[in-house]
Amino acid sequence: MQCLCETCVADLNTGKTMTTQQKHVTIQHIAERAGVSISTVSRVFNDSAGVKESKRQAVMDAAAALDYRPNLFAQGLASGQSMSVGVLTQNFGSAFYDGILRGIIAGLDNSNYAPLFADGRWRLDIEERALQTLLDRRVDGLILVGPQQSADLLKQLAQKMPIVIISRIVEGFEKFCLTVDNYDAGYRATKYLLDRGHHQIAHITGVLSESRVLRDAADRFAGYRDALLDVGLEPDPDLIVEGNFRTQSGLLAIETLLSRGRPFSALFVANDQMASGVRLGLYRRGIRVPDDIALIGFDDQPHSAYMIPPLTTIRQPAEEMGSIAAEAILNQLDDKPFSLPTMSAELIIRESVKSIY
Amino acid sequence: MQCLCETCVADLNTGKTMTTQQKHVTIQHIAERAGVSISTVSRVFNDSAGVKESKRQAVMDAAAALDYRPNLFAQGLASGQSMSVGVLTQNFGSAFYDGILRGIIAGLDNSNYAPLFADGRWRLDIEERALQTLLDRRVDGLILVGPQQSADLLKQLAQKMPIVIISRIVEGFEKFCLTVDNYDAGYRATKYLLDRGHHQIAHITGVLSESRVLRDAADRFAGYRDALLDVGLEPDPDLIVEGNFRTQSGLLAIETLLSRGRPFSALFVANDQMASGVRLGLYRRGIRVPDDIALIGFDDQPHSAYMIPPLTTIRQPAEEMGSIAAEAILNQLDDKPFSLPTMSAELIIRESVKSIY
DNA sequence: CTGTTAGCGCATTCAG
DNA sequence: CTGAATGCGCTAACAG
Repeated sequence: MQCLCETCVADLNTGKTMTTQQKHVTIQHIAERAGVSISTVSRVFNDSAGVKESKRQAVMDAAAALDYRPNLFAQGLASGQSMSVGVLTQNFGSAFYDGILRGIIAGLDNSNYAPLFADGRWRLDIEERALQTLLDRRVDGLILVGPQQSADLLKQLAQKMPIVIISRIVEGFEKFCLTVDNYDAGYRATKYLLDRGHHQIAHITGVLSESRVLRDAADRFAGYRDALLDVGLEPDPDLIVEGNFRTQSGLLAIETLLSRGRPFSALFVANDQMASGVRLGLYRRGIRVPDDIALIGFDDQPHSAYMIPPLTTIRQPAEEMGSIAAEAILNQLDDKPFSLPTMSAELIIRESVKSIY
Repeated sequence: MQCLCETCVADLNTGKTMTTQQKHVTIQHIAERAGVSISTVSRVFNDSAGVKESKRQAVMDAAAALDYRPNLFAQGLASGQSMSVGVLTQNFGSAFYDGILRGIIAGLDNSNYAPLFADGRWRLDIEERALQTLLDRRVDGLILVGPQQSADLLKQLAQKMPIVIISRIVEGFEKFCLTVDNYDAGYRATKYLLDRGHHQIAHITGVLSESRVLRDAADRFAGYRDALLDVGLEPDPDLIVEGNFRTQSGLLAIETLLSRGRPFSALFVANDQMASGVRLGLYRRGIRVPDDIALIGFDDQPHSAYMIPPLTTIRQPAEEMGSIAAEAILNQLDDKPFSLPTMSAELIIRESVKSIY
């Protein structure tokens, strides 16, 4: 456990290990122990050049014996790389983000890059700072999930390093965007209800405001609209309410909807959180699901499978997106070609949608 | 936007800005621009010594003009500090962890330290690697949430840097552990049911296995047991089932419980996830909540308020714990005293528990 | 193949 | 108060 080579002993005498609170093994130490120069040590670790097998082995042994850990600061300073890719999300706690993170971890697993996570908590100021800490750490690549930053800034970033933007489309920048086809998903959800014989289908949307950079809500809404139009049905404004993706707003929205008095037999809600609120609202009113109203959500939140009755919903392939994003970053770092597909969401049919026949 | 001082021009001529893909402003540059030496620049940023106000101002101006960002690698290499605290969790996606992270972000907000997140995904091997990436980045402090590492390793870490362990008690190391009083919470949940007139109270526990380092499940169970004993009731083995904290296991557990045929009017479930499963199982059997069986969960997961009926549950003060942990780390870094309380959980009473009177 | 050397950007002595 | 000089640990030419 105690190395007695010249360098180490010198360290001991200078009391260096005392001051620096930590005896950190450096290539200096293992060079000494292996009887080679530090460059050779560096070489075997980066195999940046041929090294005689015997020396190579000696270095490896010494490194193992001393439990060497490279100093990333030194490496980064000297090489300009950090061997890490930054991941910025909006809310660690959501199932969608969590799945993406899982995918990224897996995707980076066999590379030399480590993920560095930061979270914006849906607040622009926090997101800004989080992004800054990532950049300050000189991440070599960036995976941004639903970033709220301006398109300009994003393009600027992309010029400096590999980047992947998830869940948002930046115009003229589609090459770097990985998204789910929300339009298609909305269309299919609605089509499904139509096929089951429903004609009066209400919709609770997500946040639609023009200024919003994320178009998920608008796309789902458009899909709903077009599905109706395609079978000759005119979307009824009275059957449409804008929510804000949060549970509470689902509860409010269903109240609004019911108070308008316009009858409907099915309801497509833009996400499961709001669907939870809706479900509670319907329950309070004594309206049965799916007997009185068919309900379909979006996101396949873990608990949606356990709602009563189980909610029919749409699953975004989060984990897969994470690993695709990671792979794309690695390819960019490697100057290899890459492409980001538009993912398609999957309709998860559970018992809560019942035919009105 | 373009600095024309000697240093910068030299950089331009050497083509340095071209090779290094990025024109990074260094103290060199701002020293030149402000007409001082780099040491002076360094001094004003660290106010490690008095600097004449005029020069100080000049430096600040130059820094602002050039949009200077210190190179953390260089700083870290030279100072031995990273100005960051590592945060290791088991699952970003859970509400409890998410709350803690929120608290940590807030707690670190006004310090010079930035959080660095890593996640173990409940897998020891991943946790190990995550911890390693944190250490490799030379974090100055460590907040570990429900770590599975050996007590030895944790103590070893604590010797090298400030540390806070959340949700786990390491023997002889309580000073660094921040926990919720699960025993008390379990006791009170059960007591509440007793007070409402229930005498046959079943319990679905979390993971109890001896080897488990986390004692949350066992503590909640003990609280349940003692609450019964204290009113002269003998815990009935037939009314106790071990689950694994996951939704699915709640569904299985309630099936097991019902199949035993032993009657009960109330049920305390060790977490909300399992309670969701239970709720579904009861629904399928046509058993009403709370009319037939009173239900109480644990964790106050977001959707528990929207279950049908809303689940009575217990809230752990996650966010508060996060900021307390952050504060404790900062104090340790500052060599100031600190203490980590045992937090007490809060019983959130909703409609799912009804008196039998 | 291998050792020597020069920085990477900054903090920190050490002399003024 | 302030500038010059040294070194943190490592990579990347540069000469053998």
